[in-house]
Amino acid sequence: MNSRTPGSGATRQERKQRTRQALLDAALLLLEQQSFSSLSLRQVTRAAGIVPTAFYRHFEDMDELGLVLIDESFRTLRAMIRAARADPRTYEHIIHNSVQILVGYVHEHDSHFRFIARERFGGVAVLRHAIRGEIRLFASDLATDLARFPYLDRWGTEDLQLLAGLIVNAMVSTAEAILDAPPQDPSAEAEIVTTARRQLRMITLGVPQWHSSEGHDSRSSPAAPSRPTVTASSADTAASRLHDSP
Amino acid sequence: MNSRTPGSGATRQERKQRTRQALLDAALLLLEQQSFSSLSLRQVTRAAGIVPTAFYRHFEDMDELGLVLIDESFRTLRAMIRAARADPRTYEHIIHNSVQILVGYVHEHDSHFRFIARERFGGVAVLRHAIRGEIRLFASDLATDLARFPYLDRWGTEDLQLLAGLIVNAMVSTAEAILDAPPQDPSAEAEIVTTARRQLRMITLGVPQWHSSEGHDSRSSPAAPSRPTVTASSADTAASRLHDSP
DNA sequence: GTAGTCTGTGAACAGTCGTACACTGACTGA
DNA sequence: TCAGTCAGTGTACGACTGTTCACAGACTAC
Repeated sequence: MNSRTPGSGATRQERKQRTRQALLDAALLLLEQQSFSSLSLRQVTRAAGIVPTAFYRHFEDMDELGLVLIDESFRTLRAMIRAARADPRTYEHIIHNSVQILVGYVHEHDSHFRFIARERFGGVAVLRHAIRGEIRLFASDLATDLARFPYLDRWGTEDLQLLAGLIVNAMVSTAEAILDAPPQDPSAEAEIVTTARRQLRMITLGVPQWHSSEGHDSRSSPAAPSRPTVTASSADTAASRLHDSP
Repeated sequence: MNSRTPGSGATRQERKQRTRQALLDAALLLLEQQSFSSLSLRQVTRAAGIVPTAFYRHFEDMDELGLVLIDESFRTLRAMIRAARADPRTYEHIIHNSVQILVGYVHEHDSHFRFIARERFGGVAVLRHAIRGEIRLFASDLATDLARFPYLDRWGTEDLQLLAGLIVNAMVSTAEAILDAPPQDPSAEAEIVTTARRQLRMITLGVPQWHSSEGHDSRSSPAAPSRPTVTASSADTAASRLHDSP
């Protein structure tokens, strides 16, 4: 059937796939310097080394290319999460390691992160919604992960989502800060990293204090203090579990 | 000297100022649907009802107009902060009220917030940097505000900046979430607001546990647990001060 | 009153844009 | 081998872009 010619140029499908990837790569490269809405079809094809009209052999729209880029970028993010999850030193140094992994990925896949950060609230609605959906999915995954922690395993789904959202927020802000830091200034980045770790620590410090039942209506109970009923020792222990100190 | 004609068309300066503002308003309106980098000078002048070339009578660049828009937008934000600060019910219901004020301002000055959110990581570098600077200034202001709280008044500047950064992050995320929520779905927004309040509560719950000295190098002390030395009761009291329960 | 200032006009320019269309020529499958 | 597929080419089109220049005409200052 397919007389796959292993010679010079490879099969037709492979070559098509190669130019398609060239278009994606060229777009991603250009998007480091500008936003998607100002990126023209002609710019992309020019950078990819093909004629403008050939673009339509691969994508119907620039929008379609954008969606593929989002998918590609989030595949990177998912790989990052998998790496963090696979870390054998979970529970210990978890904050330190997570931030470490984040920073590594942001550097390695700079353009993917930059693209997502830029288009998260960019002008193109379809990209915005796609990204929003992915991040939501992301927080959900983290929430299920969090459920495996002692102490947290007794939390409700809603509260775990809450905490996950908080953590994802901090992580996203950190990634964005790193992307915007002066490129060759290690001290600036170090400060961002330190801040991120401390902020995450600060968040986790609140965890043992949190009780789902009292948080559901924050403006109610004008008389009842409804303080956490957790004891000091248990709170302390639970807090230290999420901390860096082994 | 100036024979200010109070009649029909007002003075020349006033009329110039009026078309200038028309340009700004037109741009802001257009920016609800697209990003700044894709906004053309001709679009703005068309919407403002003047000829393209007249644009240069008011701004040298589109970039200059963008910077003015940022200034205008942050003036709104500063007014919001002043409103929150002026609230006599500080300390009590502070989280609830702050979120309330935020939501009100986001709705009232929708386009300002939308513009800033969109351009915070947009394609135009000069706008990005301007916004980043303003937000930093913002967190600093909040940090000084926080210093007036009991318990927090003994914190160092650095730690206050840290906490302020967390809060600003949460607020920014909340504003962005509101902007992206389905316009006429009150339940979606209510959920965002509730989430924001809970997240802020979660953050403040960590506050009493925080000790500056132990947080400065999160990967150190591999042996010493270095737990918070604060007693359970004091932590509890300090936490409740920042909470909604009066 | 008059000369001068200055906001807004209108035509024109060189570019860039997305896309339609007819085409080439190498690879494909029988 | 040979007809067919199809990635990539080249030309052409109307629309839109930022910016120039000379000009009009209402307001200003003396």
